[in-house]
Amino acid sequence: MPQTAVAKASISKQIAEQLRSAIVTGQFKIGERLPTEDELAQRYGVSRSSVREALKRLAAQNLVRARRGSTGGNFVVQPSYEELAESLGAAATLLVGLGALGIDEIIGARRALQGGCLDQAITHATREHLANIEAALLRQQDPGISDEAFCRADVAFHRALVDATGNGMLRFVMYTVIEALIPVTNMVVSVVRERGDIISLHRQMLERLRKRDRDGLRASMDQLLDYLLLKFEQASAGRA
Amino acid sequence: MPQTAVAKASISKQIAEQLRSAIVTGQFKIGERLPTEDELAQRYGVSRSSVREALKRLAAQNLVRARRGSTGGNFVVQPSYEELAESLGAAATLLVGLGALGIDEIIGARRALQGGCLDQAITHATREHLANIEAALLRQQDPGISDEAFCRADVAFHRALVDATGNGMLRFVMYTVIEALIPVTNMVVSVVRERGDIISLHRQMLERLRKRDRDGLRASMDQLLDYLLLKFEQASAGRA
DNA sequence: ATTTTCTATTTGTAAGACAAATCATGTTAA
DNA sequence: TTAACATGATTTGTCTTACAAATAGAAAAT
Repeated sequence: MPQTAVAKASISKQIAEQLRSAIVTGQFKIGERLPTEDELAQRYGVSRSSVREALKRLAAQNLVRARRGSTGGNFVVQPSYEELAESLGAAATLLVGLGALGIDEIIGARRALQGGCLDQAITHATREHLANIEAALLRQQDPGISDEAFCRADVAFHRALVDATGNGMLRFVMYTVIEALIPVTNMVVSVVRERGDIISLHRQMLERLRKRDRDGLRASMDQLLDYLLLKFEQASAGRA
Repeated sequence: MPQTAVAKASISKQIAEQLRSAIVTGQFKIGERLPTEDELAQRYGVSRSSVREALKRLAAQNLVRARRGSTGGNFVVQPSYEELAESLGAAATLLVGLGALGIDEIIGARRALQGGCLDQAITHATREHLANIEAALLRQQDPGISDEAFCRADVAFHRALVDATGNGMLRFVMYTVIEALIPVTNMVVSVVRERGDIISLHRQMLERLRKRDRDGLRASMDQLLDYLLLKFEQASAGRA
């Protein structure tokens, strides 16, 4: 019983894997154009359709982007933290939607992870980092902005806070958690019509970060999370 | 100048987006079969090729999986932490390969995040969790296994440790960091021929987790990370 | 010199055909 | 009766060909 080669991945998957590894190993550099689809098809000895399906797989992972026209083609793109975190956050949101992940778990994760993160921020925050955080805070303080804009500024604030750690991996990971928390913030902001609590806590956090007040900063963040969880539960209860 | 609808996303992207939202909103439940490709093509008024490219996008995100045959089709799959973390870890590895992320940043992130994580584990670890951790440790202790198997067991150990927090989001996030650390462990294990250090630290961690020794557990993990970073730098230096 | 037009190139979309896998069903043989 | 086998229907996988749409650069016209 020859067991006929168990795993038979589809061609498009194989091609995608080969291209991916070619990109990762630097055979194709960032911004560079891949060979045309016809050429790839010829080179791998498959049809253009298969190459295209492979490229779509890579495009879905933000690894390549296509442009039409005579100077067009499929280009290797620099994956950004934002985009990556966005797709991760989408995945987390999906898990929530499917009931595989609870809001309390997301907040719990944020709570568990923030401590070390804030410590790093206190150690590494530069003047520029602080300015970015303040900018987000100022945008948030504008009473004229919409709920959506307020939430966007909220995300920007927390991202800037993580940026202050100066650690790319930390940014990558925490952006995901922040992204996953967006629905919570959205709900709280739209139901509780009081923005002042959030703003004042944010201001407090910025001040304490400036003063390098480690324990104070942690306490403020904890307070913020308590507030969010409480209001969210109230909102959920009120809806049911 | 009517500005003709700025953003013209490709059809396959639009279809992918529509299907995605249909899945997220629960129109298609998990495990369910989507309409056949022909039917989707007809329903959206596009060609089957376009539908297929859209499905490949979703497949790349582990949202659907295709099976051939008369009972086959494209099925909505339950995204697992493992798969998600794997693709995230791949993204992180990519960032490392492109020089956008340093090994020290990954280890730094691990160091910053583990504290709160271990606290959670100490609070929530059940007997079953501890058994899983021990199982991974036992596999790792077997002197007969290959380097690859050793590293797999290492990953299993750290995953089990995070599982003990009982928090899905934490698992999701930390799996990513663990995944991103695999290349480091690989290199250290293959260059430093001594597995005993890692094993004894792991054993120590399990013991301290059992004793609910918070500070001790943190210290062990810090020690392990110090060890990894040191050996990794030695190995890198030796290679250069 | 500037604007317009043309042209070549490349991805995007469509349509049709066949291969390969897979299951349900019926048929035959023991 | 039961088990093995053959057949057909269904669905995804792949290939082929053709044309549409976008785009940049060259050529032509003003």
